[in-house]
Amino acid sequence: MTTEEAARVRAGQPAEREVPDGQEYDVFARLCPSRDVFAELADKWSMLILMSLLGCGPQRFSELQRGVGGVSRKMLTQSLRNLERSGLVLRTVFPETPPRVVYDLLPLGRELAELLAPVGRWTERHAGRMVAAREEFDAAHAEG
Amino acid sequence: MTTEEAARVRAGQPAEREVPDGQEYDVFARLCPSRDVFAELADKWSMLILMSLLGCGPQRFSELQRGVGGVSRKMLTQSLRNLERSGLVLRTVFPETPPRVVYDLLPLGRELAELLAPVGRWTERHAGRMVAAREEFDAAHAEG
DNA sequence: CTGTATCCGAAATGATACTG
DNA sequence: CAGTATCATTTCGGATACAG
Repeated sequence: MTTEEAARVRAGQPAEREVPDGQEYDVFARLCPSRDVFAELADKWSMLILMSLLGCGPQRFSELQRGVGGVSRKMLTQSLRNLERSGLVLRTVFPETPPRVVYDLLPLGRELAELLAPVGRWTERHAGRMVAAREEFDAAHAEG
Repeated sequence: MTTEEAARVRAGQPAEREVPDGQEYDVFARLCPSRDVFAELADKWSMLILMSLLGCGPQRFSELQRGVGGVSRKMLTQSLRNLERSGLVLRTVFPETPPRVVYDLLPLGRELAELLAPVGRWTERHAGRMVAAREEFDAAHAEG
């Protein structure tokens, strides 16, 4: 496959992704519904929220805000609403005073979070190298 | 861990993430360098580009533009520059006329792409359910 | 073909004040 | 506590024209 595709690339032919028969969704297709979903999930705050819920368990609104450093109430609310709307996160309101609202992963969200967590850990492990690469790149492109 | 953390949450204590000793980077920390890196990668176009390069092999600029549906030249250029700058993607210019520029994954980028690919496939598999969940949510919140 | 430069409207985001 | 509403600002991103 890789070799075959590479050959196709070399030949100047379009690099078509083979879509398994019967698979209706393709994140690479601009008009595919899965693209909308993907665009929502491929977001800094959404990903951090899902990862935080996976790593720390159910959390209140304010706990999430402390856990996800730098997120504003507005963005936290917005992102949580999207995740709730798409069926990834459960929002539970305890009718106390003051009110307590707890967010938790639904099975669907947990599945996704378990795929995202490695991405976060990978980023932490290799951030040093990437920052260094940036500095090299910037230095090399400073004079020219 | 999950249980322990959950207990802490219930007790109203801060849901602190345990950071392994010696790990200097934390994507949840607003000021951590890894957060900048993560924010760059947790992006629709960056993720799709990496996934396309992994799935289809080395590709020219125009091939990538066709492969990643809906991306404009501007965003494609910008995202590729970022990925190149961070050491994830290699840009090779063949001095022909017209010029040919081929992008490929560097080892670092390939590692990441291999973590992202499952996220893309997961999204495609579950997009239907998420779209349905959205419709339910919207319907339930329409009347008020 | 592979970009760069510029403009401009749209969308994202932060800050702030207010509410149940 | 957990939001909502509003405004100001920034950033995103598409369109277009141009260039090597």
